[in-house]
Amino acid sequence: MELKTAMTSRQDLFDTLAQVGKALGSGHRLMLLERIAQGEASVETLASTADLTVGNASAHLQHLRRAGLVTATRCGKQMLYRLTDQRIVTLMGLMREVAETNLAEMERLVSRMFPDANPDGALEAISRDELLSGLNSGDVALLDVRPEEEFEAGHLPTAINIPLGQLESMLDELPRDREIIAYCRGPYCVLSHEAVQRLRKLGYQVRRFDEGFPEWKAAGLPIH
Amino acid sequence: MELKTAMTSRQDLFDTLAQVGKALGSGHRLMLLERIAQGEASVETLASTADLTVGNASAHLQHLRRAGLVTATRCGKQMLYRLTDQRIVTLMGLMREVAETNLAEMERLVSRMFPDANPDGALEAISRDELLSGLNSGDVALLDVRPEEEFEAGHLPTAINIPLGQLESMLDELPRDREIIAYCRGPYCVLSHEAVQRLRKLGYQVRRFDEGFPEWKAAGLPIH
DNA sequence: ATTTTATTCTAATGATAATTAGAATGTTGG
DNA sequence: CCAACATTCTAATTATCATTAGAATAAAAT
Repeated sequence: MELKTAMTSRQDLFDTLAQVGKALGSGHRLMLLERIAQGEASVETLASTADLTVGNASAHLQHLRRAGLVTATRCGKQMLYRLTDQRIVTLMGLMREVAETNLAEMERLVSRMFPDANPDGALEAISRDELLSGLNSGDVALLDVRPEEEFEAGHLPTAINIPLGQLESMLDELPRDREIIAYCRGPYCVLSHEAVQRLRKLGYQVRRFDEGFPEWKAAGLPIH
Repeated sequence: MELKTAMTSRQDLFDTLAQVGKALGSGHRLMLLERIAQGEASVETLASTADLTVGNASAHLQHLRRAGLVTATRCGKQMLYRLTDQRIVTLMGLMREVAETNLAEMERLVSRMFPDANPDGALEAISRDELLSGLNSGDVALLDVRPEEEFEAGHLPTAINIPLGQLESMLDELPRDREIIAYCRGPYCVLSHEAVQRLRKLGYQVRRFDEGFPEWKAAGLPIH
C-alpha cells in the first residue's frame, strides 16, 4: 500500500481531464449525446434511440454526468437529461472532423453508410453559410425530418416538420417552386439522407443540410 | 458466435468515432499529446516527459496512432512522433474548457496546482489578444521557459529562450524597462508559473501568457 | 396504503485496457 | 557481419469497464 500525498500532481489534473475523453470514448455514449443534443430527453427515450437496455443507458448517463457533460433533473416520474454546455456539440464536431480527416476507416464507413453523399453527385449537402443566404433570399424551404418531439424541443426558424414516417402522406406541405433543404440530428443521422432520396424520386428539388439542429444552435444562430 | 453482416451500421460509425475519444481518455496519453504538440519528439523523450517506461509509452503512442491523432516517422534510430492535425490542440483546449466549467473536481485541482493563478492576484495571466497588442506596441518582451529542444522546434516571434533551470543565471538577457510575458507548453504546464514567481521575487515586472506555444500555433499565428 | 411506472443500484460475468519484463526487430556505425 | 541502440512486440498480470438481471428507490395514481 502506498501513501497518497495530499499534494495535487500534474497527473491528477490530466487524469481528471481524461474523464471527459473517457466519456466520449464509447459509441453508445456518443449516440446518447447525439440525441441529448436535440433537447432534453428521458432515460427511456434515450435508451431506445441508442438501442440499449434502460439499466445500461442509465449507467452510461451516470458516466456522462460524472464527466460533467450532462445534467439531469427530475420531472415527475421521469429523469430528464440535457447537455451542460453547448460547447460539447462543438467538441463532438471537432472529433468528427479529426476522425474523418485522419482515420481511413472512418472515411470508408461514412461513404458506405451514406453513399448518396458523394461529392460529385447532385445530392451533395449544402453548408451552413449557403443555407443562411438561401434563407435570407427566400430561395429555399426548410424541412425538419426529425420526430415531432425533437422538433418541438427546438428547430431552425421557418422549418416545417414532417417526421420521416409521414413523409409521403404530408407532401402537400412541401413547396414545388423552391428548393427544399432537409435537415435532421446531425452529420451521422440517416433521416435527412433518407428524406432526400425519397423526395427526389418524387421529383422534388431537394438537398441536405450538412449539419443538424444541434450544430446550428451551438453556433449561436436563432432557433424556434 | 454471431455472423457479422457486411452492412455498415450507425453503431460502427459511432464506435469508430469513439476511438478518438478513447485515445483522449487517459491522463498518460494527454500528457504525451501535450508534449507532442510542442513539436516532434522521440519515444524516449516522450516517455520521460510523461513519466512512463519506454515500452508503455510506445504502446500508448500506438494507441494514439490508431486513433489518427499522431503519426510517426523514422529518423535514424529514433521514431519521431508528431500531431496529425493542429485541430487536435483545439480539441484538447475545448475539453479543458468543458472540464473546467462543468467539473468541480477540475476547478479544485487547478486552483490547488496553480495557487498563484488567482484572478484577484497581480499574477493573473494575460490573454492572447492582450499579448498580441502588447507585442505590436512593443510594450512587452516574450520569454519562453521551455527546454531548448522545444524552443528550437518552434516558438513565438521575438521570444527569447531561458529554460527554467537556467533562469537565475541568465537574468542579463531580460529587460528591466518592459513587462515580461512568460509562456510555456500550455495551461497545465508549471514552467511559466514557476518562472513568474521566481522573477517576481527578483523584482521583475512579469506575467504569464494563459496559453502556450501549441495554442498560438494552432490559432494560425506566426511562429519562428 | 398500495400499485404502477421510471430510474438507479447491486452483484456477477465477460470483455478491454494498462503495465511490466523480456524477446524480437530494425537501424547505425564499426 | 557484428555490436549498440531505439523501438516494438509478446505474454502474463492486474485493473477497469460494459452488460444483464434483478432488487431497491422514488414519485404518481388509484
